[in-house]
Amino acid sequence: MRESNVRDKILDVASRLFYDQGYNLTGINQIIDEAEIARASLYNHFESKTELLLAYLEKTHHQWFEELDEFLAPFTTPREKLLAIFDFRLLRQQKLKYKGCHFSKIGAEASQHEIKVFALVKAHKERLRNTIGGLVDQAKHRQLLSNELLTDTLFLLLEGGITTGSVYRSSQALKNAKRAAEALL
Amino acid sequence: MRESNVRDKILDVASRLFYDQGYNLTGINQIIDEAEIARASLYNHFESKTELLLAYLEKTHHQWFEELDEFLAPFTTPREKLLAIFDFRLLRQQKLKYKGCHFSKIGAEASQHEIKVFALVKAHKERLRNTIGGLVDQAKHRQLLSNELLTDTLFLLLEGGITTGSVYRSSQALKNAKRAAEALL
DNA sequence: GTCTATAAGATGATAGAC
DNA sequence: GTCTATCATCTTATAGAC
Repeated sequence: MRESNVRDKILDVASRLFYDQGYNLTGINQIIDEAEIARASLYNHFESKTELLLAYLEKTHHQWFEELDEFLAPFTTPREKLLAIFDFRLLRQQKLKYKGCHFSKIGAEASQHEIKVFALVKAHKERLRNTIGGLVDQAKHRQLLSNELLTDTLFLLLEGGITTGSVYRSSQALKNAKRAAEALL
Repeated sequence: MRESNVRDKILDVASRLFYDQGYNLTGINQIIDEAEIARASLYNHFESKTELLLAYLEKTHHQWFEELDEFLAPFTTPREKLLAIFDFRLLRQQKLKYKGCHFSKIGAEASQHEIKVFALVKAHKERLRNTIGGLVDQAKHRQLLSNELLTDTLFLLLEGGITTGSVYRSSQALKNAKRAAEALL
């Protein structure tokens, strides 16, 4: 097995387990078992479990916006793109079996002392908010709300829709969030 | 120490630690240390750590709506009451130092196999949603959205505002959520 | 009902051989 | 770089004395 493949394998298995079971409920033992690698190999590629968590967040963040950009590309107007963000998350929500946002989950269970972890969570949310804000500024919307307020409203509808979806194991909330967005835009 | 006081002491300490540090990061050892009781005393009052978690959720759920009812009592119209829910959560958010919703946090870190835990989280959210729905039905709002859609929108604005507040350690999102609610009502 | 002592296993991480 | 063996510590939970 090539050197880099071991690292990838570890990160893949850890990513799946961190998301499915939660970070704190996933032990090093389970990761090395399912990745079929030796205990010390993990520590050869990652200094600690926390470093593995940071690598997971960075990789997921990168992929997340790559997929979003691809998904939004076919849409032309800012309004269409904004509504497509809801569709993007609806699709992901279903694909991920309503287990919620990778970053919010970690934010809810990580120790408050893990400053770097919270910085990555914040950066992820900030970037989505900025993406929405840029599109709102370009969009010719109904002016029911100011640009700043509309940006926050759309962002909060998405965030609320995802967390509520993970509680109800349903996409109903996020679908209604999109309908509300349509009424506001 | 009276028998019931021991139980209360355990539950008080556990509640604080579960919320501040997270459930999975709080060990039985820390609970018995800080409650200054014996190891076996805890298991005399609670069958397991999971039972202690369930007691924490039930107690918090009860207190939550008791405090909400008290807070809403002085307000007369449904519209005022709906907006007061935002103020209620803004006040709590500040008081709790932006650590987020007790129930969403547990929902994010609990094992998926803990069916009873998720049922309580869901019941808590469901009751808030119903409370909002009842007030929306009574309110004479602007009819920008249907009653059902307005109910969900207000609920999602609250949920999004709390989780976003815990990421940014700020009440700005929830304040904007309230302003959006005012525009929609 | 409360206590101390202890069980049996899991935790994250490291040492040293190959 | 990968391996096995092992470390010290922490985990939830129980047994048995008072």
